[in-house]
Amino acid sequence: MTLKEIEAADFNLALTLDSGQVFHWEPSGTGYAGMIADRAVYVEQRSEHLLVSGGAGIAVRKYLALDHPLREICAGFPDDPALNAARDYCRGLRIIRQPLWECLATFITSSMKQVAHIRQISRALRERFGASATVYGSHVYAFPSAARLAGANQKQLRDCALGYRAKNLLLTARLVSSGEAALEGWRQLPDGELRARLCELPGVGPKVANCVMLFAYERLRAFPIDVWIERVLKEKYFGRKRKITPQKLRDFCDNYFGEHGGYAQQYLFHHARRTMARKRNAKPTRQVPVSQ
DNA sequence: ATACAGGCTCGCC
DNA sequence: GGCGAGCCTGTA
Repeated sequence: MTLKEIEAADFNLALTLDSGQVFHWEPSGTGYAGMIADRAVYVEQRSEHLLVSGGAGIAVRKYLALDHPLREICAGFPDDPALNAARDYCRGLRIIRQPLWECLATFITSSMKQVAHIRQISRALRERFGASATVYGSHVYAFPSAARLAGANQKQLRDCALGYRAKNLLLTARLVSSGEAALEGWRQLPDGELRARLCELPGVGPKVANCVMLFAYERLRAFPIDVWIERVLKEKYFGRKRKITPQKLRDFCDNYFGEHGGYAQQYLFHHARRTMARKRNAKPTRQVPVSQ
């Protein structure tokens, strides 16, 4: 398998693939192996370039949103201490373009779950229902189609550790595979209508809808509010003590962060997750024993 | 061990 | 039409 070089300025692959927007890329050698839709891909970073497995260059460039004018997007953020710190910390992080169904299904399974577990669920669904392929020495699996999951039963999904989410995923898979929920057709809807349609799907509320809008529909204004970002916003923009209603918070996010609010959200989110998580692990439990 | 996670839904008021 | 409890399961 030959690797081909493509240009990737203002980009950080590791940061992008491990910032909580996508959950299936596995470390492989000095890079990552995974799937872009039905194509098995290996990709690794060499400073301002990416090395990509045969023929996948164009697909990778689109998937990783290397065409986003990242410098301008970041320069357009509001000028405040929280965002300035996050922008500095997350240099090169891009909001990627995921396949619609895969992204929707994954975020339906994400509710009340930590990243590690979302990854496990994604892998279980892929291994059990997805087509497999080999790339650059790694075995990878495609995310199963809506039709494939619609044909499964609830127990099979529960066996993938979905719990109560199994029912929602199954119902939504049926709506999508029957065409009643025309995910591709919804691309042309304005933000508000798209969000309303998504929220009609079982297991999809405002948070999941905004994630799908941001990570799959390229709505860079969409601003998902989860417990992490809520913590950050209250602390950095409202002061811990002050009480604020969810609606006020929502209005603030939609107005303050502007047309690339989703990018701002992702930067604030990832910065907070990394720095707060580190505090929690300040006393490492897995010390490497010193051999005599 | 036992809270508690990157929410949604339904039932209750 | 707002509020709170319940839902499954792995991780910390």
